[in-house]
Amino acid sequence: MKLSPESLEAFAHAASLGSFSAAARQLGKSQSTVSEAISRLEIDLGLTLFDRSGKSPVLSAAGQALLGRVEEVLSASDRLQRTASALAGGLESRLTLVLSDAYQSEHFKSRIMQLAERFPELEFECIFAENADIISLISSGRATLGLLPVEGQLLPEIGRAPVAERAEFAVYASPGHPLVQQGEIESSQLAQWRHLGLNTLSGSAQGQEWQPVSQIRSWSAPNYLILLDLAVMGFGWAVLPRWLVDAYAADKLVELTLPDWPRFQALEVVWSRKRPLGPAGNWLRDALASHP
Amino acid sequence: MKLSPESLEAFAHAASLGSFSAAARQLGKSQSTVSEAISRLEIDLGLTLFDRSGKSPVLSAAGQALLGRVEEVLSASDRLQRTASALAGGLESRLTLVLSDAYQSEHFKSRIMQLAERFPELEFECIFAENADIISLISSGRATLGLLPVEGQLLPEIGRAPVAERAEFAVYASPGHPLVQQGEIESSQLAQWRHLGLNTLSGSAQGQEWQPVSQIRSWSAPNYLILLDLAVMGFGWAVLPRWLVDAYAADKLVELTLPDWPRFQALEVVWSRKRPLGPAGNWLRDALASHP
DNA sequence: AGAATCCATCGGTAAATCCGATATGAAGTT
DNA sequence: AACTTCATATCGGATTTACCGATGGATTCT
Repeated sequence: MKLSPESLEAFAHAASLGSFSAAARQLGKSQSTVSEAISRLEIDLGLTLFDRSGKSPVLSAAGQALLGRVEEVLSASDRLQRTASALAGGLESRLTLVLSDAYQSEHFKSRIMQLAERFPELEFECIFAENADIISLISSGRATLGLLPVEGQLLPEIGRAPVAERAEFAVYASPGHPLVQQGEIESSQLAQWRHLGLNTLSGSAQGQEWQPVSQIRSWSAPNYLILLDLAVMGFGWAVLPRWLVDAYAADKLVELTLPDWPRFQALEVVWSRKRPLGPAGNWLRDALASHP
Repeated sequence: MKLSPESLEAFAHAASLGSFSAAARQLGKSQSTVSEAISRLEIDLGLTLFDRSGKSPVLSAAGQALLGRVEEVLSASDRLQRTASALAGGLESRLTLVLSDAYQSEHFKSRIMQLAERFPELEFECIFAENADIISLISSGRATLGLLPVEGQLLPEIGRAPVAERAEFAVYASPGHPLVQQGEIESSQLAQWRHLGLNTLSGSAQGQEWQPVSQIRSWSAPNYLILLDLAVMGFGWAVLPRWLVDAYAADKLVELTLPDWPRFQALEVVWSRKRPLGPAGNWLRDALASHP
């Protein structure tokens, strides 16, 4: 059995206005149409929705109980239509942002909140990866937009735009690590201890070249959070984003004081030129690139 | 613009089956009907839902994004129809249970869970009151079913049935209270200290007559939880349900050792004979009265 | 009692829904 | 290449639904 949307709408309006004819006026239909729609609904549901003994109809107990359900149907149908017209207006059906853990800021968070406000019908997905993995997700089409530390050479199909903010990196080790005992350290001394660095699934990548290199066989992990855990466990030293250490290991890692550290790494937004950005992607790219 | 339920259903089935004709078979309609319904929906939404270049149609990006919304509409409409047929089948549209804090048990909780399972379409409301207030909520129709310690005389319109379990009450005071310092106490000694007792909005009530009486002007509150707070704050002694003290003030109140205490109070379910119980109310009444 | 509303019902019209038949197109087979 | 198979699109026509305007009965207010 099908419940016609006309009946549901007539019922909802009549219930909230307490009058069939008022509902008819509000809906721009004739009174008889509303009356018939409601009585058809009553027949379909097998229930009396209104007590019509008085001058104006009053919701019955069943009507009260069902009104909420009817409104759920109508609002779901409304959402469907809003989403459809957003899509028909050119909005992309989904925006996938791939992020590096290198960076996080209030500016970034507020941009995402603005995105949610501006494009309420957008399906938004956020995934995490580092370095070359970000690029490969973008060029494969799995992700629409990426945010990562600037890399040297990229494929020409990858569009890129600089981001105003920078990510701060420092060298950290656990409090128990031998490097922490010494006061001032030379960069060369790092080479004597195990380095904890990023790896990537995409073979080509060798991470950022500006990281200090260790002579000892280094350990690697696919993201900064695991790297941070390894450092906390004392397995070696690592170059980590400051915000991440402050947020998750403020008291469990010590920053090493080295010449030229901490460093500030420029960031950029990337996308694929093969798949043109939709309005939300365009907006987010520009918003991330703009000054705070 | 209205989206016909036929179109939505055709779209949902076609999307999940990957075929218009399979959807038509499943819906018991002709293939042309499904094809037309979907193309009408596409026109209404202003979008192409399927890529029809291959032999069998494939959801477009917009189609994927909208499928979820469409299913929300259909499932809301389904819920509406299920609720309607439950109501048409005689189920009351709402069941309001008024409870005394005197009692709580696993048996009771499991009954409520069974109620939720058996009557998934029932709107259930639980409110709290004590003694005479419970009776007045029942007889006014605000509540359907009440659960309270047995009272002596009740109006004849109130139906009542005994509950197998009993509620345990004991006399408590805060650790700093003078009564606690003494070891064994006579019931008569209580009279020298302030009593914390229940009051009710309904004038007629005088609470349970079996409570010890104080000669000092007693303080009162409308429910056991506030009474417990007053006792914790050291304002006097109170007769409280044991489960409540165990749950909320295990280490902040001391049980007084008195002759004839603790006591076990019989409970009963009450309802109004003027408003016959629906199937859920009947079931719950019998379930509460039955042995665990 | 009379005026003003309100709802139910009826006849008629336009539109939507549905079917069966037919045309057309894609994929796989011979 | 021709053929079979299994899709979808489209057309004409029957049925049902949505809608309107007119009418009549009931309730409330004056």
